[in-house]
Amino acid sequence: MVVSTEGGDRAGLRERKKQETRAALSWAALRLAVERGLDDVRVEDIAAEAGVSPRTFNNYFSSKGEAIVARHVDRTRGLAAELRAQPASKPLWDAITDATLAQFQVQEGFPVQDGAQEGVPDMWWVTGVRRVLAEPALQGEWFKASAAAEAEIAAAIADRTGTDVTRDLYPLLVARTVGAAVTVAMDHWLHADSPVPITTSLREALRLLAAGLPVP
Amino acid sequence: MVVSTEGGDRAGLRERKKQETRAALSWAALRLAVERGLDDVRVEDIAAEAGVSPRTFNNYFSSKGEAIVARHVDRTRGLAAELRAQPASKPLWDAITDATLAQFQVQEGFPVQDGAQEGVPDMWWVTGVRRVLAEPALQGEWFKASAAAEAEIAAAIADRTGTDVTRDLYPLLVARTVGAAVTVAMDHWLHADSPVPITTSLREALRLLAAGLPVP
DNA sequence: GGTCGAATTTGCGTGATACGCAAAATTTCT
DNA sequence: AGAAATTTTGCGTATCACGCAAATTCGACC
Repeated sequence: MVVSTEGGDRAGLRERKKQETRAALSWAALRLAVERGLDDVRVEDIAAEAGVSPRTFNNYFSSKGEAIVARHVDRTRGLAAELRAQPASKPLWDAITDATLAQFQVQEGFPVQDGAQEGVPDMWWVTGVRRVLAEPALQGEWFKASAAAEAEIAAAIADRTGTDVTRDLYPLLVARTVGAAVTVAMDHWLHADSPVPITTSLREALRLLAAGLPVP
Repeated sequence: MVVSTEGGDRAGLRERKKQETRAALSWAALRLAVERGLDDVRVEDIAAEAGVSPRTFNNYFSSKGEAIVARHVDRTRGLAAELRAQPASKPLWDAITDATLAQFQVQEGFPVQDGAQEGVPDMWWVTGVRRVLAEPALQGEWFKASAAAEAEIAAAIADRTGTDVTRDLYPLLVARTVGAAVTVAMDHWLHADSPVPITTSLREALRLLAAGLPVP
């Protein structure tokens, strides 16, 4: 048995397996929903795809929607971590912008059609995700997940600015606002006719925020 | 029993009855949830309370949560209307602030304990609503409802600023941002120990937004 | 005032889901 | 290896959302 070689998996095999199962379930949920449409996917199918029992699915997620947006949650959690990793000397809004953009540099796991460029999601996938996320049933899950992640971002902002999450409006307001920028940019990206890189919209949105949203 | 909320019912009795039923269901859902806790309320109970069949409930709302937050949706819809009613000469952020605050002046229908002052919701009610809204199952509905209403606000902003909802980031970004301010202010109001009026937090949040969220 | 057409309510049936509970299986600790 | 802790699993149950078609209610027009 090999002792931890690299990044310390402090908790060992058990925790790792749990994360793997979680990821497998979330990924399977999204993939199946893109393929068949959300309500032609049964929890049973997702569980089978991930190699666990249907009952186990509900040990991880309490609904299909929750499973699908779980990946988004993790990414946004990453934003909080990235923000904390930014040098303290960098101005807040620069740090926020850089941390946010960093999250969208790596598109881990996107299926790529044979021969397509790595890192450039193909049309089939983008269209499918678009359709799935447009589902009203998922909107709630999406925003709920965002809100949860934004709480972590708020904590990071509070630390960085010396404010208090429970006493001051500032940190949560900034976090929610940044979340809004991400969602709006993603909205535009999903609905745009032309394939504008999402980072462009994102930069623009954050710039507008930091400028006080002046009337154009 | 239930007093109609609007004046000009162009379409006559039919439409009026529909609105009354909708309001009665939404109100019953909230009241029962505050009394017993969300998951000790059955759709059947809500329907009975409103005097319709259980099946009819689902003709209006597709879940308990949707019914409960419906009142919030209506109020936020009112914000869009209020914004359109603001004089065109008023600067955008002043108009937004005034329209938003106007929504919170009228606390229609809050139950008041015998002998309590009109317009001042009693502790029992506030605490109950707090508990209900804290329910994770409602968070999603809340944000989903907010997002829907914010789409209308975005349209109003687009009209006022001569921008295009589908082409420009601006209107939706502002709308979502205002929505964030409302939610954050309400968060503080719900969780605050001392009964600070919500309008204070609201003003503060909107002021911060228009100022570009400078680090305090 | 009476009658027809449209919208709404209602009852019923179906497919699906979330979750409590306790037994079985798997991992960790000593 | 053996015990303890954690996770998976199967099963049963209470809900729930929604399609469908019949019954009821409403509005308009003669």
